Amino acid sequence: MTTRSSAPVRQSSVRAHNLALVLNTVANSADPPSRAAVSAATGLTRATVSALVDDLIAGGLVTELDPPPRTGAGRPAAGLALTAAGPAGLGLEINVDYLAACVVDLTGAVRQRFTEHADQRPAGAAGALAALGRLGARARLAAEADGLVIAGVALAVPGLVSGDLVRVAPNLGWQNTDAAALLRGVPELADLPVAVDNEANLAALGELRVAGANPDFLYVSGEIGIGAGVVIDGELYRGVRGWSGEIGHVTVYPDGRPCRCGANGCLEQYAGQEALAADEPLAAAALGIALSAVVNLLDVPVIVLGGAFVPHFERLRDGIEAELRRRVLTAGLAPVTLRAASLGAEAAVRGAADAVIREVREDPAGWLRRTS
Amino acid sequence: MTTRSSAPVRQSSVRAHNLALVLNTVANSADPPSRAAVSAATGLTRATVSALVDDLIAGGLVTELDPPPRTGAGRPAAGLALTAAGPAGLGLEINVDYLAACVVDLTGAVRQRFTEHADQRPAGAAGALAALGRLGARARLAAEADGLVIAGVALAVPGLVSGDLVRVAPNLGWQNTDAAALLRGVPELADLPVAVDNEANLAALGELRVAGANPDFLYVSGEIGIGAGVVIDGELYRGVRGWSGEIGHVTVYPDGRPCRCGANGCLEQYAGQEALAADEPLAAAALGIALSAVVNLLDVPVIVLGGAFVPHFERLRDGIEAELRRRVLTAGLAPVTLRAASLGAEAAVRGAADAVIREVREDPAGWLRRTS
DNA sequence: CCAAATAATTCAACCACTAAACAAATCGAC
DNA sequence: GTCGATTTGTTTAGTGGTTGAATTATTTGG
Repeated sequence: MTTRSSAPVRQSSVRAHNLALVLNTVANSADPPSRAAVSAATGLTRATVSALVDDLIAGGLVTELDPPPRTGAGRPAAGLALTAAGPAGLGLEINVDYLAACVVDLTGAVRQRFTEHADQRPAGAAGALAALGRLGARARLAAEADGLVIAGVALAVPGLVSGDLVRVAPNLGWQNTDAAALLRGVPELADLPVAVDNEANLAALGELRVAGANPDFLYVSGEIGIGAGVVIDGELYRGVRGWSGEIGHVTVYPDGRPCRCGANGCLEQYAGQEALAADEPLAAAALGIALSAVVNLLDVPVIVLGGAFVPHFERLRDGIEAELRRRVLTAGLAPVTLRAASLGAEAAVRGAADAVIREVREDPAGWLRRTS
Repeated sequence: MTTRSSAPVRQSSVRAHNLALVLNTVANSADPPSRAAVSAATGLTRATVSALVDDLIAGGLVTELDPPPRTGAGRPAAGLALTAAGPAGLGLEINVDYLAACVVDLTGAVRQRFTEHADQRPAGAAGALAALGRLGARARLAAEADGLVIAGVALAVPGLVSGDLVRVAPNLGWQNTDAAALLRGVPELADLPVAVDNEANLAALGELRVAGANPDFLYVSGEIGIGAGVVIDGELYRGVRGWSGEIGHVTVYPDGRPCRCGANGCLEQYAGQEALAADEPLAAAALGIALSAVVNLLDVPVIVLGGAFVPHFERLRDGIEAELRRRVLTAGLAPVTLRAASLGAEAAVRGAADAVIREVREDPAGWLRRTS
């Protein structure tokens, strides 16, 4: 949790921070930890941890495990774990040829998943989002039957997003669409807070969740277009206006093929879905050149290729790595790791659902206020 | 101030944060504010502000102005301002053909400046840093005669830095040099904490200080090599290992001129100091292509050209802007602002000195602990 | 069955902030 | 000039949250 530097801090902020600290310690422990273990891990006293855990249990975020995990001598510890039947996130995704909905609980487990394959362009923004909202409503109903409480909705869109507004989604043909408002038009979702974000950003979060270990990487999403999400220290870097990661339009060959964006030689023309399908020989080199730029500029140690790149990964790998070795200034000091994503097409929906519960996990105090 | 999410927060952290909040409010006010004004600006009560200000005054960071600023009815307010005779930062810079030292006080004013022009390569790292240390010692002595207390040293180096270690400084011919240790070898500086950072990063901070208003920009430094510093929300983005901003080695023409880094077509070959001096016609286009990549990836709204680019700015401007319009995907939604730096060659030293006092301003509690 | 060990809770003390009352210092009106 | 209005700054009691030490709870092993 980060505290805005321009805001005053009171004791309640201390509690809010420490609640998050305890919750995340419970979440990230390999085995269900005791209060004493949480105390040792966080540096808070056992007294404080007990008080905080009481709040978290009362708020339904943490549960005491029933069969206390076996230990040595002494009073047996009560194992703590995130509640599976607590708040959950509803992730929604719209793309050119499908709709998807997904519910993830506090523990990160996928509890519901729905998909509908169909071309979304004819329906227009209003029609497509209404259909997606209905799909989301089904997912919500099924999740609530399982005892979950949907905390919010996050929507993944293949386009440039400012707040709730989709400024441009070229492949869908959308412009200045208030996606959150259209989604809330579906009565079953009207009561939920809605966040809209770029598909690649959310897919990067999805990958972060499952790949876990490495909190610094660039996720490259190959859909119809190519986008990227930058994850630094476990946080998404969104850019000043939320338009970061447009790697698809990084120039690779200055006088190369014309792109539909109006420029020449964009990466998308050499490594987009069509180029990949056509077994384009330049794809690996083009990716390598663009990715080298990213590493030179951002110093990210790991690159994850996702979406449509996954099935082509082995074919592309050597070519990309050769360019990285040649063009990344620091390649000699520390090699760049390249790997295929663990999640396939479902990365963005999962990441969206995950983004919702991330907020609960980062600010449990806010959730407790909401529910009390 | 940012609170690490993995650390517990206690009441003392609250005080530390609020001390910084008050100090920065005083620093950023146009006119010397009263305690009441600080209270209104921060949201803290007047009682709390009074207590915090007492600490800051006792620690020599803030002073009550003598002639109380005229107001209307009511008890006259005591104006608060940063102490000019308090902690100060010592900035040092080494580059291929000069050494520089600079002292900046809490208010941001330059209090001392020393420069020595000479080729630094023959002396080697130890010799050059000893000379720089002596220059710094002179600056320190002069500053202390003015009543300043040097809080620390920051060293700007044209190369890749990890912690105190200069991994590679190609133009100086350095490799794996413990610059901080060598600098502390000068007895007059041995008691000071030393930070080492990349020259472009620190120059970006220098520019941030003087240009003030815009907290999001990319600073491009044209020295012998080309580097860049990314400032987002007033903070330097250093990358995972501190190697961000190597824009000089972004590929512009994949099969272009060979670069001394081993790759082909690096920006540095088309817009480096020699290319600029030779009135290279490709410089603007090359810069435009590389900068477009930065904006597409990072979504920075402002680009500042510094160092050797400043005298050539008007000649380059149109060419760069044309490429930005063409190649930045979001150029239609929000234009990219391009401007010349306000500081010239002294940006890095000033930024270095500034980086030291930035730390004091961001963590006044730490400074108070040190001095008490 | 008791000692040792470990887990969790209780309670007094402390620290930092808030809110409200109070003291200080000026202006303007009569 | 003196007095009320006004604004600044301080004082004081109260509250929320953490600490540390003492206490209670529950097990294992001799």
